[in-house]
Amino acid sequence: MTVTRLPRPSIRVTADLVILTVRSGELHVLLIDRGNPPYLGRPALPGGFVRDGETLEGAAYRELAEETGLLAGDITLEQLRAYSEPGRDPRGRVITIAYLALGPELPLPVAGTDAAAARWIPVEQALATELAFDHEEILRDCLESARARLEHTTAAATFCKEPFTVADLRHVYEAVWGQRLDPSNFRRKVTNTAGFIVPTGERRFPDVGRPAALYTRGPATLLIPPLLRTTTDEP
Amino acid sequence: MTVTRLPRPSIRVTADLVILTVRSGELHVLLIDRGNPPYLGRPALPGGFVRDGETLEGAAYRELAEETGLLAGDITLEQLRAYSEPGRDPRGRVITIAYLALGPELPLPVAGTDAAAARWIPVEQALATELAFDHEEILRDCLESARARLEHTTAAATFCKEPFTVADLRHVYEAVWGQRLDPSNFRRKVTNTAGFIVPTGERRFPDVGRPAALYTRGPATLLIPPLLRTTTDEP
DNA sequence: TTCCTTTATGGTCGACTTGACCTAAAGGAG
DNA sequence: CTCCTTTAGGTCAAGTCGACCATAAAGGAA
Repeated sequence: MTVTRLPRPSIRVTADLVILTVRSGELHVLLIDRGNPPYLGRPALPGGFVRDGETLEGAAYRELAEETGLLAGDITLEQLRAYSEPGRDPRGRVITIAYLALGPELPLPVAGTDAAAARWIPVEQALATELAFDHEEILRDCLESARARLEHTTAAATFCKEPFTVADLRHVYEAVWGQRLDPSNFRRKVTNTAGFIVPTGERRFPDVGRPAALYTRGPATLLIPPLLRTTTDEP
Repeated sequence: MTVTRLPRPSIRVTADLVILTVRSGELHVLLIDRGNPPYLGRPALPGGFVRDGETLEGAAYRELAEETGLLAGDITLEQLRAYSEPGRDPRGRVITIAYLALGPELPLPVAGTDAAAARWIPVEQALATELAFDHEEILRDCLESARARLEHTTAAATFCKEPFTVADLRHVYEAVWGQRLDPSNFRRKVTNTAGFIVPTGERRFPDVGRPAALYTRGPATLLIPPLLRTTTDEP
């Protein structure tokens, strides 16, 4: 029988991470300053090469732990898509698979081994910066994916540290979508969606204003019906 | 200055295609019979290795042309996700990026160079078959993605050969979702969505029944508001 | 204490959408 | 002409959504 010969491997594979969080009402992304050429010193998304015997998810979680100290249980990653333009990495043929992570206010990251510095940057500011590689395109795609995800899934609750109030959840939507939402209508929608949030019975007493009921994440993952943005931007 | 050394490439990359079409009211997928080990003779999704200097999209379109003779202008591919389980290919470390294509009734494919046979299989039958590699998982994921895509985009129209009737379009939804839709309500929804379909002014005279107005695809790509399935399946 | 400010919670109302169902129109077959 | 089939379009009640108003519950100021 003819033995099929595989082509020799010529493509290197990386996993890059877009880690988003809401800090003081504004959406932030985790960026590092590159500690090696190319793009030395330029801000970039965290990420790294996939090792032998490791899944893409495994590599993404490993990078996440190296950069932020977060473990798989603390946060969930979701694959976005692959980027494969032949010229995207000046060192040679490298394709990358981008992962999206949404998390509550995370600890200030410490600089890792191959990152000169890691810090939270408001996404607007990050998009105005010259990022390494094609990371600006990846970030834009991830942002649009995150915005769409809030419409159809309960992912917004993963931005909130438990327990949280309805207003906390609303602030997430407002930060990610960049638009104000009516508190009353938002509450009606969220509380009428079975399994989105479950009340704890406790209340939180803020410095000012009426105390708010506290909730935890419910079992639902899909929003049926969806919570739609009212933007009518047609590309 | 320290020169960063890249790791030696160890991972091979393929692009696999899930090409869906509607034939006589039923959703079909294009499968080949493998002409080489492993899984010799087993049905599989078309696909192949990504070449140097080629994007993933380029490889996917090249495979599409080899298997079906379709060119980039005839049909659009969309990236689904990457599959990277280390044991998914017995020949070694191979990750694949799956692409989804939706097309109108396509010509019967001819067997290509490395495919013993290529043919359209009803998806239900394909899922009941033992497919090569992890192609059953890929097919299931693509099906769910296609179903969701019909809700939020105008992709269903790409299943229809132009010009088409509203009933043609409805049959696509019924085949992909596997459920009957009310013709009257479907028409109201579709014609009220600006840019989904545009009338040609012509009519089609079937063997039986009232003639139907003919349409072509409109400029819209997103369905706002979406055309939702009424299934309430909670995972 | 009595306001006043602030935020949470809840209700109302009209516009719109949706699903179920009905009626008419337009062809061909007998 | 009368059936039969399919398209085209209308009706109606139930539900949803956005805009807006009203009240509740806290702390602080007068």
